Amino acid sequence: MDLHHLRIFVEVYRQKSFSKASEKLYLSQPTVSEHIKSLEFELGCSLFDRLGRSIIPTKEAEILFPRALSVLEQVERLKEEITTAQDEVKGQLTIGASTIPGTYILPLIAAKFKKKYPQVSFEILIEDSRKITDMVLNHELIMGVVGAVMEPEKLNYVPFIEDELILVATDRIINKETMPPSELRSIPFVIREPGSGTRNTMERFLKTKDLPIEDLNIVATLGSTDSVKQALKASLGASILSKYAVEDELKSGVLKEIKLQGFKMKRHFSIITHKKRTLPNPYNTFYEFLISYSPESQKHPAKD
Amino acid sequence: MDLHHLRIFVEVYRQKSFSKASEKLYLSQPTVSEHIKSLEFELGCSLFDRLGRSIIPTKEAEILFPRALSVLEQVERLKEEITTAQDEVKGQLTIGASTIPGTYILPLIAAKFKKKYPQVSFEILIEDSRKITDMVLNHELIMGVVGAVMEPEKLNYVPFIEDELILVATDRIINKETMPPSELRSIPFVIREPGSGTRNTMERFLKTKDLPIEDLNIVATLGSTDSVKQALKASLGASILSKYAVEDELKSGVLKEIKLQGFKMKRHFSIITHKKRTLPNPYNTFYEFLISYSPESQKHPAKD
DNA sequence: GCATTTTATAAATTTTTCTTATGAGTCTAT
DNA sequence: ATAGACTCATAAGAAAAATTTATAAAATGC
Repeated sequence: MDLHHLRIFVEVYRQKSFSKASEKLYLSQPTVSEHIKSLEFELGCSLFDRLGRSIIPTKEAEILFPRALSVLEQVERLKEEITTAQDEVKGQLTIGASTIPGTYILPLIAAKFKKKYPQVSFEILIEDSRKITDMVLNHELIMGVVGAVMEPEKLNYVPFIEDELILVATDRIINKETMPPSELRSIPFVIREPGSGTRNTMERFLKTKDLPIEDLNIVATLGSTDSVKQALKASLGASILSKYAVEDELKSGVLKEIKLQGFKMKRHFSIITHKKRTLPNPYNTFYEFLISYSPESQKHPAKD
Repeated sequence: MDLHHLRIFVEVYRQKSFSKASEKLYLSQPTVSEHIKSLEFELGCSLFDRLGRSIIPTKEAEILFPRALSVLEQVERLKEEITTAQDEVKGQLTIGASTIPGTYILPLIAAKFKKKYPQVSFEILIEDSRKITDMVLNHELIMGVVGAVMEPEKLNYVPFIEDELILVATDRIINKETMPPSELRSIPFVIREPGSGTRNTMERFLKTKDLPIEDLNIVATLGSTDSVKQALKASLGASILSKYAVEDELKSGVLKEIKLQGFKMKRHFSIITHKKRTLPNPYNTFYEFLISYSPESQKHPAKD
């Protein structure tokens, strides 16, 4: 039994005529006869008594009619629901992010997005870049924001906003406005654990200035940006951190930025998605929203 | 979109694999691919992300799955319901009957039938044979019991129980146990209206004895068996009536049967149905039940 | 009875479905 | 890294079905 059979049956029942039904359905009359016949065969009963010039539905047809209608309606509704679901922006969005974007950047953007689409709710999962990348690879996450490109073959990387790593410390550790990169060797350092995007980026940049991490005077390796900041405030040492992470501390003067002469450590965060996955519409919409914060559009930010 | 598509979709969703689904469905894998593709085209979205070795259902597939299941279940239920409806004996049975069977015979049989199938309810419509026959012809009635064969081309006639028309009167009208048919001319008669089965049958029988109705001494023509009986009891005249109609009066002695020498007016009632109509199951069951009261089975009546 | 209407049947055609064969991409294990 | 196994996609041919045209059969209405 197919929906086609039911559609034809319903029309014949309504018209009380094979030939009139065939016109309505833009089919020939024998086609209608044939389909009713096969329905009757499948159900093991006749559906219409052929009186010659007219037909009368049997008891079974009376039972079938409302049910057939209901099935057909349900299928129509189903199609509609899937179509509209494709345009809706609602439901839970789980975004994975490494520390800096997850702590200092995404919450603000998510709040703006939610103002525009109140039916969404956010979960921002903060893990280091490696973990977030793996989760997107394993489909445990649909979207992530990370600071390092790790799987360009399997994941889409779209540049997100730009970040800059800066040298910060209290006056007690470094009492200068500016210094040459080579002097970094003599300064006590508090740094993040390996695997952290900040640590990776920092290492990469320092290597370009011939400053392998082993040459530094590491006084502590800590597991979070916040703990590093606490250590800095306690004048345990200096560190190289995202400007976003120390925005408040620089404003209040607790920490100071020491400019490194001729040395900018800029990076950008990337939005990552699996190349093979289709984004559910809410994610897709949020994706577009995020891209409007990407480097190019920084100069002409989207108005909302 | 067809049920077939949904069936295939459901299996792919369950197996999370095109090839496993194809095995389950006894189809080749390309067929499954093709059907999913056409579903995706029709819905305007992809349903599975092909990762290479595995697939992941998209958001739309998550929405579609429970709905598709529900549609398929509904169709299965529908088939079952129609199948079981074909075996059920319940609902209202409307039987048309002429006066004698409708008044004196069917109520008893209907009561027995209802004892066996408590879910049925009866409506016995009493009209004269002509009217009942017409109603079956026009499909206003599905089944009738009448005393005259009027449309053997279009209706099925199945012999029902046998009746005998007998001459009855009070002692004051005829004070004999028996008489020759020829003496009927001298007796005052109360008779039924034309169109009545009793009247038709009576006329037909009398004609065989060369006694046209015009030769009788008609003192009254009445519209119902009961009114004729009342007239007889008031000794207005004699009448020829069904033995079933005067059963009680003969027993109590209010009326007496006068045997007509060498003259039996036997007839049988017939169950009529339209040749082109399929009987709904309750009618069909009742039909069989009635036939067990037909002349042949009279000697070996069904036990119940 | 004859013209008209309606469904059934038959044969041919078109469309759809399905299969086999093959290719391309992915994962696993060596 | 690469071979082998696995999975889905594509293409072409075969099979099945749906559909049409033409025609027959049955019934109604005049």
